[in-house]
Amino acid sequence: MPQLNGGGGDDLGANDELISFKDEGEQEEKISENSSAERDLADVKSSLVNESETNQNSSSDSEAERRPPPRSETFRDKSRESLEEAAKRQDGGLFKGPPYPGYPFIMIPDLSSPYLPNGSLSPTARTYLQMKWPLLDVQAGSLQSRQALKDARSPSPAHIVSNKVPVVQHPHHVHPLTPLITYSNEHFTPGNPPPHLPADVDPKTGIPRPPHPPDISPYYPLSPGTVGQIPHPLGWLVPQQGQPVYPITTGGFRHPYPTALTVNASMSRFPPHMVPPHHSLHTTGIPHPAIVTPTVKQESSQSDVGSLHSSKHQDSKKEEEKKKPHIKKPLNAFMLYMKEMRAKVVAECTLKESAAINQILGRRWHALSREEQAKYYELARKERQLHMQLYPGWSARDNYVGSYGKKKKRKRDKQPGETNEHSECFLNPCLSLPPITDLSAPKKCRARFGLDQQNNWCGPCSL
DNA sequence: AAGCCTTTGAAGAGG
DNA sequence: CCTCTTCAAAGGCTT
Repeated sequence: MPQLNGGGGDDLGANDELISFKDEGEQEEKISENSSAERDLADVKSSLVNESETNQNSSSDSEAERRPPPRSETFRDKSRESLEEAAKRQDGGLFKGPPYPGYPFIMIPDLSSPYLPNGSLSPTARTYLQMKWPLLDVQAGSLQSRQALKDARSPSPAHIVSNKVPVVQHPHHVHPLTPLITYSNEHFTPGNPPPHLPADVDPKTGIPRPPHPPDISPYYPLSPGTVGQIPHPLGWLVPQQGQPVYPITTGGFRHPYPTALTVNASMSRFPPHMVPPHHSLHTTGIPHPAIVTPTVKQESSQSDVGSLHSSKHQDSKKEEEKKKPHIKKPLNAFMLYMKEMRAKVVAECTLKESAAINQILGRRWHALSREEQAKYYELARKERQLHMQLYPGWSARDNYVGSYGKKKKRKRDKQPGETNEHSECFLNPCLSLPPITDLSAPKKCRARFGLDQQNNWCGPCSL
């Protein structure tokens, strides 16, 4: 079943997703920032109209509320729209191109990043976010001065691309891109940059870049010996100005991929010949981070009911569980995107709750151009391939409830017209309503909307 | 403390 | 084949 060879018929997980973008990709190679911003504005306006209509028509239609913005649907719902229709939309005024169109297909991650090198929003993205999150507005003058600062820091036109320079402080002082590299930089010594870094220079951007990364998972915790030998798929994007491109600890890596387990050859689903290399090491000697030790916590919570059980029995059970590592699913494209962008969103907004952050990320995901999404689909595809190679016998069902001792309550079944708690408020993302200062709204609701700098929260919560 | 929330995508299960 | 469900990450919130 596993197609270890990427070959021609490669399963680019979401080919359909890419196909849906077919007609809008090569439309305009060069579009001025102004026109882009105008388009963003039009996009947001269109979104506003649609949302207001949605609210009017069916505030109880949870499914409708769950739908992405209309433009996103234009991209995604290819089953309902023919390509000709899509083309028609392009010609017509209704079609709204991607917020960040015209990017060459060179898999530049984060090219669409609305963030300037100093962490502020680019004008284009500002237009977008300004509408989505009015409270995030920044004075235009401030913007200009920031822009000037940015230009000053970026003497060459390459600064356009160097938008990727991650200045936004990661909450954990980790490079914003390091979420993709699930390692810790705690003990990393930036004194020895990876030797490959200056090896290749992108003729287009002038940014030094290593060759396209091999099928190495960005989630591999690299041992000291391997640091610098394995380029991160996104590593070449990261500026080399003294910053560690590979903030990798000498030992393990940070959560959520704790130290790899010793794989027991007696694992039921892993015949000896299929058992991953020692200590779950990849052929590169890298333990795969997808392996997670089952927590004793869960174990104890399950067995505490039967206090009559002997501690010996519990211990043996624990041992048994320990021997069976939890191999996590490879991350899909969106998960990879979330990992990369979460820190930026968190830094930009005052939101902290992941549910809200994820909503923003979901919208941004839809706003990505097909090239940008393709980058993540490609990464995800490589992740899956590598995962398959490392764990040939692994199946997603191994992680299903009951297979891992993890007990998850089944999701609440929603009634057809049922909406989530405060979903009306939640899903009306500060688009058309002015910020309000009503602190009487439910705590949960407020939390999800977050507070702006004036401690205002927005959202038409009716409760 | 465990589970929920929220997103998208992949994959399994079942009809 | 289609639909539904679960799980990946994340972290504040709820029970």
